[in-house]
Amino acid sequence: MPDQGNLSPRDREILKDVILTHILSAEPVSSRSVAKHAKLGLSAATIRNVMADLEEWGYLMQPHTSAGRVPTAAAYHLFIRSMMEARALPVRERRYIEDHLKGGSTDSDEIMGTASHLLSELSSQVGVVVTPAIGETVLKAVEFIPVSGHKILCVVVSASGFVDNKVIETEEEVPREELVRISNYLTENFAGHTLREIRERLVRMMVEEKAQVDRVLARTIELARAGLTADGVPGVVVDGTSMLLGKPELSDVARVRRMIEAFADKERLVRILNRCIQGDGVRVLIGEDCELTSDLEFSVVATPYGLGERPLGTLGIVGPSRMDYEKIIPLVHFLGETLSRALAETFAGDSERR
Amino acid sequence: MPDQGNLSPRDREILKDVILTHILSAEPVSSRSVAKHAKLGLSAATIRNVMADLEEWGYLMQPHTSAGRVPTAAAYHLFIRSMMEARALPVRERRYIEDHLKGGSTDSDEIMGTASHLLSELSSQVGVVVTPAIGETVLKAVEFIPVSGHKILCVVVSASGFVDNKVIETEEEVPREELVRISNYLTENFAGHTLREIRERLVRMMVEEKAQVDRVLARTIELARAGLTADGVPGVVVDGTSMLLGKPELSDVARVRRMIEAFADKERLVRILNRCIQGDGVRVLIGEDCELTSDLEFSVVATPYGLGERPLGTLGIVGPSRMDYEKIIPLVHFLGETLSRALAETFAGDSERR
DNA sequence: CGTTAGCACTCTCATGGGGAGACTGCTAGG
DNA sequence: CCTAGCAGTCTCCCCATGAGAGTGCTAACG
Repeated sequence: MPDQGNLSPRDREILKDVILTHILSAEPVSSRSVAKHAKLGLSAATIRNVMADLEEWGYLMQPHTSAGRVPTAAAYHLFIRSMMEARALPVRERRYIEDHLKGGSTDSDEIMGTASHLLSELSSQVGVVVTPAIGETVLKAVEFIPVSGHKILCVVVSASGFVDNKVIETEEEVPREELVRISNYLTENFAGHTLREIRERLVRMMVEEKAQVDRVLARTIELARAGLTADGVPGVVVDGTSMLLGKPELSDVARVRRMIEAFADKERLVRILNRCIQGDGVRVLIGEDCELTSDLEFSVVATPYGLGERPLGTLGIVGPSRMDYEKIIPLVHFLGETLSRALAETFAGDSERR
Repeated sequence: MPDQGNLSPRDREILKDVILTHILSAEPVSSRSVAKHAKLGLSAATIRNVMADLEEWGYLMQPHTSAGRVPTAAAYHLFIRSMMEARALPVRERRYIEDHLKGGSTDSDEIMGTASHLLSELSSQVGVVVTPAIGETVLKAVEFIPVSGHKILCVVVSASGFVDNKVIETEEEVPREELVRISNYLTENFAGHTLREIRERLVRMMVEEKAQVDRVLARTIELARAGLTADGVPGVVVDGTSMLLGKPELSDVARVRRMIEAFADKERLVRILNRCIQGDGVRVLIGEDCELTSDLEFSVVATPYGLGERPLGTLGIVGPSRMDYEKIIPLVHFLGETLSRALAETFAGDSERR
């Protein structure tokens, strides 16, 4: 099994044609069809020889003896690494994305939904967005709102525009003015840090202040502990599952079922997507790499998004390995950038106004 | 076609047996199987005569000439109205529901998800919960949190525990202290009214105060308009779609697809569920009544939930018409009551604490 | 007159053979 | 090294066949 270096230009040309044809047709590709529209001027018999080699080297396989051939995961990897020509996203689609994803008056949860929908709509695959674990986000503001007697609504706003609400209970009733003071104090002192860091500082503060019995400070710490100690489970927004149902690889119910169940298991989905968080480019997991389902040949194209250096989550698409990478990779790339920009604009860029 | 009055006790007994058998088996029911386990001591031939009558009257139908018979929507209606014996929910399940749905520290969005999941899990059908349109809810508190320059996060808390966030932009920067004052003012003056009412009052206020140029009041009105004017689209939480995939009525992909697409169309789903909001009991839409999909014989069992008299939303299950109504109707009923109670407890009952 | 046994009829579904079609692998010749 | 040709193989569709299940009808029975 030689690496790509051992493939002659002709071999590569033929493999590429098989892949492109298969992506379009979803069916095994015959030597004859390659001979027809690859402009090599070779006969089907010659192509057959080459294809037999490519099979031996692990790039192609036949579903059964007398069928055409289908690309393997290795073939797709090679294709993506050094054969494909990424097609720049059409201006219409870029604008379409930017129009829908502009930061601003909408809240970040809604933006996540929109991003997922755009991914699905423009790729005809399933769109997936992993939202940040709230514990990893940077605090922008915190506010306590009394709602009834001992119950207080705690609103945590992250710098990236995410908002988390939780109801907490206190031992004794806290007057409204004190809640305002506590909110201000915490916002001023903790803004700019992640919840994780804040939690650690709180522990230290508790130890230090244990001797003193400053009532207000004790309460502040109590509320902060209850409100800012986020469990930090990242969420995941999936859109367009029905897109896959028309595809020929999902033509029997058992497979559809496994697919639906795979998408219902959010935790595993997050785990798979987050394998793409390292590095900033688009990553592609193909076939077995992406252990979404055991038998279905699925792939994931995903990229991290975030604020500047700090990655917040991942976004991407999931679909059968046979997908239009030349379009989808630029799409995912662009969406990652646009989403990052939208999040940055939500709360950051407020110096200028149109 | 006689109404139920014309059915003799024997006819009813036989119809009931056909329905119960079909619910279990999912297959057309033969006269022979009825003869066997209905304790009427009649032969299959006699049963056949009765079943032919029942078909003529619109309660049964045959998929093809030489098959057994299947209940029609009319049969299910009759069954539910006057033949079935609702089975009280087992204590284990009641407790299970109550344990998971207790109001308290969780926020209402999470409760909705839990309710939907419980419905699905305990019925083996799809669980659906329609969340209140925020515009219809009663205001508990409103708070404006500055997040950056001209951008302000507006948090609206409803009396039933729902929280809505939106980012609004203002013409000029508003100092933090003023935001606090405005929040207090609005909460004190508007709490207890629905957002719809508040919106109307705001319009009146604007007209009245147009002459005066009280800067603070103008700002208050501006913020209230931007923050409290909710678009008011009810949400819908669906859980357990994959439950249906094992059922025999969804044995081909085309149907699965139509089903998945039907569940993806949230707006239609809300419309169908909300047809059950009138009256306070459990309502059942069967077959054509529930125009979820054109060809699939689906039913909806749903009930409104809410705070006291005021209905907030609906909750229920969706599945093939052939479902275990004797269990599912009590289940939906109990879940509606438990959810209402949980919402009431979230913010209301704070006088006692365990 | 209601009930039942018996029987012919109908329709579905699983099974298996046959043949067309599509590709491949191999071999011999250019 | 390439190609034409051909035999071999595998899938898929079609059709006939037959078993099985269930009905409708009729005639007989209490």
